[in-house]
Amino acid sequence: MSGIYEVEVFRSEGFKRRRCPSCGRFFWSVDEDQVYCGDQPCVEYSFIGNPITGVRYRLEDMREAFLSFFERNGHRRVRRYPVVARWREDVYLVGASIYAFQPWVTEGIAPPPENPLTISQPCIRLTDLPKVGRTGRHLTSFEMMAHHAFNTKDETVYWNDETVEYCYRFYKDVLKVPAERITFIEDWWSGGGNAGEDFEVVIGGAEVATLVFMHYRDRDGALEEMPVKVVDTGYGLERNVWVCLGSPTIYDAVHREFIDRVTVEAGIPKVDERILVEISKASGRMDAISDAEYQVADRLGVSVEELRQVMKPYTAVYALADHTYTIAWMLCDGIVPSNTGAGYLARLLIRRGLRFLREIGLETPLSDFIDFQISRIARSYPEVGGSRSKVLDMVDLESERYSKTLSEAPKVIERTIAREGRKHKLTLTDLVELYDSYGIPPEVSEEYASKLGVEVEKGDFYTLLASRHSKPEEVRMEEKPVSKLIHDLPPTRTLYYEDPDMLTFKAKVLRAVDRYIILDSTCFYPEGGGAISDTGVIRWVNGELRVVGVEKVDGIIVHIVEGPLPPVGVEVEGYIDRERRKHIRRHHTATHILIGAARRLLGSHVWQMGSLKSIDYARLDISHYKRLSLDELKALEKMANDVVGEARRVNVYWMPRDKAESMYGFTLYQGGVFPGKILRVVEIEGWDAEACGGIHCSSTSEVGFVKIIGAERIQDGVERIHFTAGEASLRYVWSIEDTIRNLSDILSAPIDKLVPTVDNLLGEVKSLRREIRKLKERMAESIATGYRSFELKGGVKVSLASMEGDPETVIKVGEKMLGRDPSIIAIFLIPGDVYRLVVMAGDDAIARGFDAGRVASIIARATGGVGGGKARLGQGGKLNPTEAEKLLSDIDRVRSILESIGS
RNA sequence: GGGCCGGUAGUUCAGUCUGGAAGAACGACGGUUUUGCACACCGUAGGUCGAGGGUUCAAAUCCCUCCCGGUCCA
Repeated sequence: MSGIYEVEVFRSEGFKRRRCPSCGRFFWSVDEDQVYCGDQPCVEYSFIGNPITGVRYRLEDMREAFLSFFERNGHRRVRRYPVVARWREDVYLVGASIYAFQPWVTEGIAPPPENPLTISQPCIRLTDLPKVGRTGRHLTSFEMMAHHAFNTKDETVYWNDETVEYCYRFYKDVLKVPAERITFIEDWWSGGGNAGEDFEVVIGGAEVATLVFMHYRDRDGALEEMPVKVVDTGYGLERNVWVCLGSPTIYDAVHREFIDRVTVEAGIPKVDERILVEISKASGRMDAISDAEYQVADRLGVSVEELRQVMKPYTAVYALADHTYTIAWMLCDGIVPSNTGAGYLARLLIRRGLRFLREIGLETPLSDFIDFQISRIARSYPEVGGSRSKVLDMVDLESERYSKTLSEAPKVIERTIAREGRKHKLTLTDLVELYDSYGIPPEVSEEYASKLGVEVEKGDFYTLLASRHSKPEEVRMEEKPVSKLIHDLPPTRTLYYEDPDMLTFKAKVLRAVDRYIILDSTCFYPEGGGAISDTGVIRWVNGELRVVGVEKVDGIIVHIVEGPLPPVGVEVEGYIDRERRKHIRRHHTATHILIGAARRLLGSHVWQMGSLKSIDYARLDISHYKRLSLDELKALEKMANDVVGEARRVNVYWMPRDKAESMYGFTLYQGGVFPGKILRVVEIEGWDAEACGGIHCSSTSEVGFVKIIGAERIQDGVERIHFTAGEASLRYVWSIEDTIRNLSDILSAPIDKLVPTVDNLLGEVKSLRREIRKLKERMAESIATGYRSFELKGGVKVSLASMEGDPETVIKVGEKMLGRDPSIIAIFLIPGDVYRLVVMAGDDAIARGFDAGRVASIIARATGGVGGGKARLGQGGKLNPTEAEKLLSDIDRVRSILESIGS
C-alpha cells in the first residue's frame, strides 16, 4: 500500500519480503529459509530456556542499555511521566509512552520537550486483568521504552529508514541478536484517534517492539493526514528482559526476588519448570486460557484438574507480584483509592491483591509487599519513595475496609438464601447482587454457601454482571446559542491579564444581539476555573446596561447583559464591580494557599479535584484517603494564615508548557487540563505553582483572614473544604457570634455557661417528657367517662368508655386493664372533631374468637368511620361524633355487634 | 456520573415484603450469690426508628425529596 515498509536498512542488509502462509501478513527477514512470520500464533516461543540474545540483561541494565544507545544516536533522554494522566481528560492512566505527548505535541499545539527523544515510560493497562498470572506473559504494568521523533512541516527529524535502522542496530549490536533471528512484520496500527503503518519486531516468537509511523487521524475509519508525523515506537522493557533471560514466564524474569520471597514464606512447593514453560508456550498461541490448559495437560499427560491444582498457588503468587507492583506505582504517583474514577481502579487491584494473598494463605499484611515493591521501584525512580508512609497507610486502610466488607458476608449471604422462603438455593442473580451491592466476590459466596450445604446455581457470572451494567449511552451535547453569533469574530483582547487592577476600560462594540454583547477588548473576567464571573456596568453616550454574567467561548468573551443594547461600532466604557472582583481574587489566591498547605500537611497524594470561588465563600475539593479531623482543619487554617502573614509575592508567568513542566512538575495541573502551548503559571513564591487562568492578589497579605468553615466527604477519597477569605471571613465570624449571642439571650445564660445550660435543659426536657407520659395515662383513666361494663355469654367482659387523650396513651391504659383481666375486650372512643377508636382484646377474649381489629372495623363502620387492626389491638378513626355518642349510650347495640362476631 | 444495598437502644441487628402496642442479644447500671474475680440468676435505665414532606383512621413499614455510609460499573 505504501513505500513506507521498504526501508533503506532492508536493502543494505539483505532483508527479503515474504508472506506468512499462516496469518497472511508480509514480513522481512534475512533468513532465506524462514517460512512463517515468526509471531504468535504462527510459531511457538523459541527463546524460553534458550535465550537468543548475546547478553543477559535484567531490568535496570536493559533500560540503561536502551536509553544510552539512543542517546549515543542523537536522542535526548526524557524523564518519565506520572502513570496518572492528569493532563488528559480521555483516560485515567498512561497506557503507552506516546500518551505523555498526546494531544498537545501530536496535534502540533505544543513543541515536544526534546526532538528526537528517548524515554522509558511506566504504563498501566488493566485490559487483560483476568489473564495476569495465568498466561505467563500478561502484566498490568510495564515500562514502554521508546524513541520518538516529531516531524512537522518545517522540520523533519527522521522517519521510516532511520527508525527501523535504529531498532535493527539496537538488537543486533547492543543485545547481540543474530541478524537472521530478527523479523519485521508489516502491519497497520490504529488507536486513540490516530493511525499509520507499523512494523512488529519479532525475536524468538515474541514481539519485542512495535514501530509505528503515525501520520493519520482516524475519524471513524476516514483517514486524513496529520500536521505532525510521529515516530511512535514501543519496546516493552519487561518483555525484552524476558526474551533476554529466557525464563519460563515473564513473571520469573521480572519479579524473581518477589516470587522467591513469597513462595518461601508461604511454603509453596516449586512447580516443575517444564509445566511453566509449556503454559507460556501454549498460552502464547491460544487466546482462551482454558484451551491452553487443555493442551498443556494433554502434552504432560495429566488431567486439567490436576494441572489447575498444581498451578493455582503459583498463579496467585504471579498475580500478586504483578498487582503489588502496579499498586505501588499507582499510589506513589498520587492515586487515592476511591469508589470512582482512577481511584476505583486502585481499589480493584488492592482487593484482587488481598484475594490472592488469602488464596496463598499468608497472614502478612498486603502493605508489606507494597513496601517491598516501592523499594524495588525506588532503585530506579527514587522519587516514588517520598510518599511511602502515606501509601502504606492507604493500603492498610483499604485492607481493613475490605475485611470489614467480607466479615459482613456470612450474614448477608444467609439473609439472601432465606429470603422469600427460597430455602437452600443461591441463584446466579443472587451472586451478582451479592457482588454488585455488597462487594462479596462470587468465590466467597460459593464457598460459604457450600459450607451451609446450599446449592449454588452455575452459569456465566461475568456476562450477567456486564449485562446488568450495560445501558444506553448518554447523549448530552448541547450547543450554546451564542456560538453561531460569534464564529466569525476575532478573539477578544483580555485586558484583565494586562493589568489585573484595571477596573474601568474603553472598548468598541463588535456585536450586540438579544442579551449578548461582544467587544473588541474587555476587562470583564469570564466564568471559569471554578471562579464566578465579574459583573458591572457598560455605558455609552446615551445609554447604560448591566453586565450580569460573562462567558468565554472559543477565545471570545461574551457579556450577558440586561438593558437596552448599544449600536454596533460605538465606543463604550466598562465598569467592573470592584467589591465582587476583590472577593473573587482573594478566594482564588486563598485556594492556592490551601492546596499548598494541604500537600504539606497531608501528603503529596493531595490533588485539587475541583473548586469554587464565589463572593462570600469558596470551597476546595481535594483527594485524601481519610476524613479530615477537626485538628487537621485547624492546622490547615493556621498554615494558610501564616502564609498570608508572610506576605509572599504572587507571580504570574506565561511560559512554554515543556519549560513549565520541567520547572514545577506535574503538580501544575491542579486545576485540571490546561490547553495550549503557552501556560499561564500562577506562583505563590516558595509555596505553590499552578497552571491557572484566574485573577489573583499580588501578595498573599491581600487575602486577609482565611477561615475554614468545615469539611464534608463528597465522595470516597475526596474531601470538600469550605472556607472564606478576607471580609467574607469576618462576616462569617459575625454570623456565628450573632447566633451565639441570640442563644445566650434566649437562655438568659452567659456565653461561657451555654453548654452546661443546654445540657441541663435537655436532661430536664427528657425527664419531663417521661413524667407527662405517665400523667397522661393516669389522667386518661380518671377522666374516662361513661364506663360501661357488661359480660357476654361465654364470660368475655366488655368495657366501653369515652377517653380523652392520644391513641398511644389510651392504648397504655387499655394495656393495664388487659393485664389485670385477660378476658376483657376494652373499647375506647376518643372524642374530637371526628372521634377515634381503640379496641383491645385480652388473651382469653382472643381465645374465644374475638379479634380486636375486626371489632374496631365493624364499630367504626357502624359510626361512619373506618378502622382495622390485629387480634390484640384495633384502631379506627373518622367516626361521626353524634353516632359515636349514641353508641356509647347504647349497650345493647354494642352487645349485639360483639355477639355477632364472637364464636 | 449512574445502578444497587443500607441507616431502628451505647454496640450488633430483628421488625419493613403483607401498615395496626418499637423488640432481641451483647454492653451499661443496680441487686442476689462469692474471700475476690469470672460465671449464673433477678431487675433497671437506655429510642425525635437518618431528615423533611406526602398517602392513610393509623407509617419504622407505602410514595417523593434530601443527607450519611457501603458496593459495583463507566
